[in-house]
Amino acid sequence: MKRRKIVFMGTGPFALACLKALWDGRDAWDVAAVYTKAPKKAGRGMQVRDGAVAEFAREKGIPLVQALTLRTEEAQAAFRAIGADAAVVASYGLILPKGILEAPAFGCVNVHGSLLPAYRGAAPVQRAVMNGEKKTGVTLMQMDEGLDTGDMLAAAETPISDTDTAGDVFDRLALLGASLLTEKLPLLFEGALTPVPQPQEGSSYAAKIENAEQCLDFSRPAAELDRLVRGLSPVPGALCHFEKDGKVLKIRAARAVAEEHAGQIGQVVAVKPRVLVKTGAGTLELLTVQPEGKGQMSARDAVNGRRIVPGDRLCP
RNA sequence: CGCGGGGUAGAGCAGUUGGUAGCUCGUCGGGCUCAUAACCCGGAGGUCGUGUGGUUCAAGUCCCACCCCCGCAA
Repeated sequence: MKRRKIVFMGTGPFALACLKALWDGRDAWDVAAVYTKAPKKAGRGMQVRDGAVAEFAREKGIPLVQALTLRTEEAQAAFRAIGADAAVVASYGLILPKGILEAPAFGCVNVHGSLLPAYRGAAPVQRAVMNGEKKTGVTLMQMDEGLDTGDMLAAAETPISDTDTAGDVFDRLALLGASLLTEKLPLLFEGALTPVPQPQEGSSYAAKIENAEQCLDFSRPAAELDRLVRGLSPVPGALCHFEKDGKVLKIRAARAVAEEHAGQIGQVVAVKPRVLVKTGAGTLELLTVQPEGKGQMSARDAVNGRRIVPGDRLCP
């Protein structure tokens, strides 16, 4: 059988796992090029910094394309010139226009971090954890012009435990997605995969995380806040503010405890032996926090340094 | 040259107008207790980021240079 040419398109850490898997399986196919989103000036000091995918491609000597958009005719011509048999797309961050989608004989295959048709969109893993889903997974999908609406080629599941963070689930999905990809790709090339249209029923949309969603509203039940903290971990992280000085306190890890304490909502009702905050229903135990301008520390350390004092009120 | 916070004991912090380096926790030893993550007593542990830098009788503290960490914004 002819050796197939694959173009990989991806940007985030989820993408890196897939790219690595493709690279490790390069005996079976040719990784002809890597597309990743062009880096912008960002971060402290506004430096231009390459992403992990770009770094990997450079290290392995794979031709690298860092485009800002694929809408232009030149970009699409350049893509066609590679003569790829298929494109593999994972958290790329750019919209693929029709001219790209239709260029490869086997189309563009997306690795998506949810069990479609649920959680289409930008933040499927975080949303699943925030909503308290018991399981999620990855879906291999034949891309079309819609937002994660293409026909499904394969899927794999993983359970979500009630202590999993989005990061934990993410790591698992990356591995799952990578192995699903390398397992099913040969079948795709043989024409042995049957595309299944996504059912209408059960579809949902996982919008990207808005800034305001990072704020913990302590009038909500502790269990919900627990899920929010886990869903936002490790990035961007949940946060609240000290009422006394307005300083930010990031809550990196916390858990709901089924106790009720006297006090006001959002108030630190105890710091010893555990750091407890009263919520609308139940109590939230702070485990790991990060005061403004400081690194992560245990809630215990924050108390020792008097960064958290009993009676402090926390607000969104 | 985007804005800002910070590097002091194993950890988290304080250190006022320069004058013998402190607090909470941990740790080690002892005590109290049926018991304890509780309480009491005692001990160990610090070249105060780097510069055989500058000012000074005297620098953690003031000045200069450099290194590193972090928050925001993107």
